[in-house]
Amino acid sequence: MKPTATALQTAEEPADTGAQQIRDAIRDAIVERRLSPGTKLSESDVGNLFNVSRTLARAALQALSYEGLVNVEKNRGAFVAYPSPEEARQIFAARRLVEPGILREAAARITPSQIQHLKQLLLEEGRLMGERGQTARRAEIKASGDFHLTLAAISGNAIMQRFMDELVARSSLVIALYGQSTISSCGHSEHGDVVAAIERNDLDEACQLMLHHIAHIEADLDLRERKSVGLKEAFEL
Amino acid sequence: MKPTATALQTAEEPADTGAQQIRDAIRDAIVERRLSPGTKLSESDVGNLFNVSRTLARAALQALSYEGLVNVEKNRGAFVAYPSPEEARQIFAARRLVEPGILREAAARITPSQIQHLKQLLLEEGRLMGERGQTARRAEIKASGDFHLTLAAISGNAIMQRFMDELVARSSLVIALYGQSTISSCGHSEHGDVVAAIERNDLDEACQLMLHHIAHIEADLDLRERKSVGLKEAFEL
DNA sequence: TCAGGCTAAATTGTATACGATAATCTGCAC
DNA sequence: GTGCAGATTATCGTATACAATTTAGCCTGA
Repeated sequence: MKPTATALQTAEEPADTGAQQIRDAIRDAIVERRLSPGTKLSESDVGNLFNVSRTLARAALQALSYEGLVNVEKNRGAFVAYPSPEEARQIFAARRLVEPGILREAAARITPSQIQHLKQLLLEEGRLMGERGQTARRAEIKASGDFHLTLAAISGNAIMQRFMDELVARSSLVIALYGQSTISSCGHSEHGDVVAAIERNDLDEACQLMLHHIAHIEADLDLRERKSVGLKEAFEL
Repeated sequence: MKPTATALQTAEEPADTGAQQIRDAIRDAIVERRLSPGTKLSESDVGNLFNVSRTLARAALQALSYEGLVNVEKNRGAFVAYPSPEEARQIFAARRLVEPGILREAAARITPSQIQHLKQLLLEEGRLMGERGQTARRAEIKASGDFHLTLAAISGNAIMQRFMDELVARSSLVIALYGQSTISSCGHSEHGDVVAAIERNDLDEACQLMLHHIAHIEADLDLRERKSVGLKEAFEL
C-alpha cells in the first residue's frame, strides 16, 4: 500500500507490447477502409495472420472494442463495427460538441511552427487529392483525419486527444457505410479556411467554419435506416 | 463478407461475461475511494479475490487501463491510477469543455419525468450528506457523480455518456489525491441550482452555473507538484 | 420438397503452463 | 558496516489446453 512514488508517469505506453501492434494494424485497416464494416474478425484468423496466439489476438480485439471500432458479441465473435444511423448521428453530434472547444484551446496555445506544420499537412492533403489510385485514396483519408487530430494534439489535452482519435476513427467507418459522394471524405479547402481563420486570430469565425465543415461531412451521408435489406425487397426491383 | 445484418445492435454489452463483473467491482472500489491511488493490483491477487484465473483478472485490469483508472506498466503490473497534477488539470479542462454542451443537449430533450428523476437524485444526495459514517460518505460520492452522469444520459448521446463516465470516475481519483476540504466532493446546492435553471429554461444561466460548479470543485484541489516527497524533506519537519 | 431435430465442426470462454523480466534477498569482499 | 554480485522469488507475457456455446450440415420423416 505504499504510494510507490509513481509520480513522473507522464506518458507511458498503456499496455502490452504485442497486442498493441496488432491493434494498431487492424485499426489502420479499418480507418483506411480496407476492412469493411461487418467483417468478421475471428480470433484464430487474426492470430494466424500476425503469427501470435489467440491470447494476443483476443486482447487486440478487446482493445478495439473499447474504441468502438469493433463489436464483440458474446460467444459469437468480433466484427468490424457496423454503426447504426443513430450511432452515426451521435458520433457527429459529439464532434460538433467538442471540436469547437478543442479548436479554441489549440488556437490559444498554437506556435508559429505548429501553424507551419498544419499548413504542411494541408499541402500534403492537396497533393494526395490530385493523385489517383487506391493507395493515394487511403493516404488521403488518413490525412484528412490527421488535420482534426493534429488540432487536438496542439490543444495539449491528452484526454481530448484520445477522444478525438476515437471519434475520427469511427467517423471513417460511418463514411464508409453511409457516404454518398465518391469524392473525399473531407472538404479539403475547408481545412484551409479554418487554418486561415486561426492565423488571423478570428476564433469565432474559426469555430463557425469548423462547425460548417463537420455539418458538410455529415450532409454527405445518407442516414436512412437500411434494416437488413436482405429480405425480398432486395430482389423485387 | 456478408453484411451479417447487424442492424439492430442498439445497446449490447461490449464484451466478456466474467471480466465485466470484476472490472465493475474494481471500478466501484476506485470511484468510491476504497482503493487508493497507487495501490498495486496484481493479476494473481485480483484473480484469487474473485475466484477466477489470471486470464480474466488481466482482462479486467486491461479494461480499466483503457478508462484511465488503472496504469499498467510493462512487466511490472497494474496500479490504481495516480494522476499527475497535469493530468488532473486536463481532466477538468475536458469537463469544462464538454459539460456545457451536454447540458444544452439534455435540456433540449428533457421530459418532466426526467426532471422529477433529477430532483429525486438531489434529495437522495442531500439525505446522504446529513448522515455520517463511511458507507454514507461513499454513497454520497457516488450520488454526486451520478448527477453529472444522469445529465449525460438524458442528453441521449451514448458516446458522450461513456466519455462522461470516464471523466467522472477519473475526477474521483483526482479528488482523492488532491482534494483539500474533507467535505463532499461536489457542492450539493450547486446541483440544485443547475436543475432550477434548466426548469425555467434558462440555458445560458444553467451552463454558467455548471461551469462555476466545475470550477468550484477544481478550486478545492491542491495541485502543487508533490514529486516523490519520499526524500529527506519528508522527515525534516 | 420441406420441416425438424440430431450430430459434428468451428469458435469463443476460461484455465493452466511455461518462459521472461524485474524485484528481493543472501553472502562475500572490502 | 557497507557495497556489490549472484541467486532466488515473485510477477508478468504469451502460448496452449480444455470446456462451453454456437453454427452448419445431414439425415430422417412427413
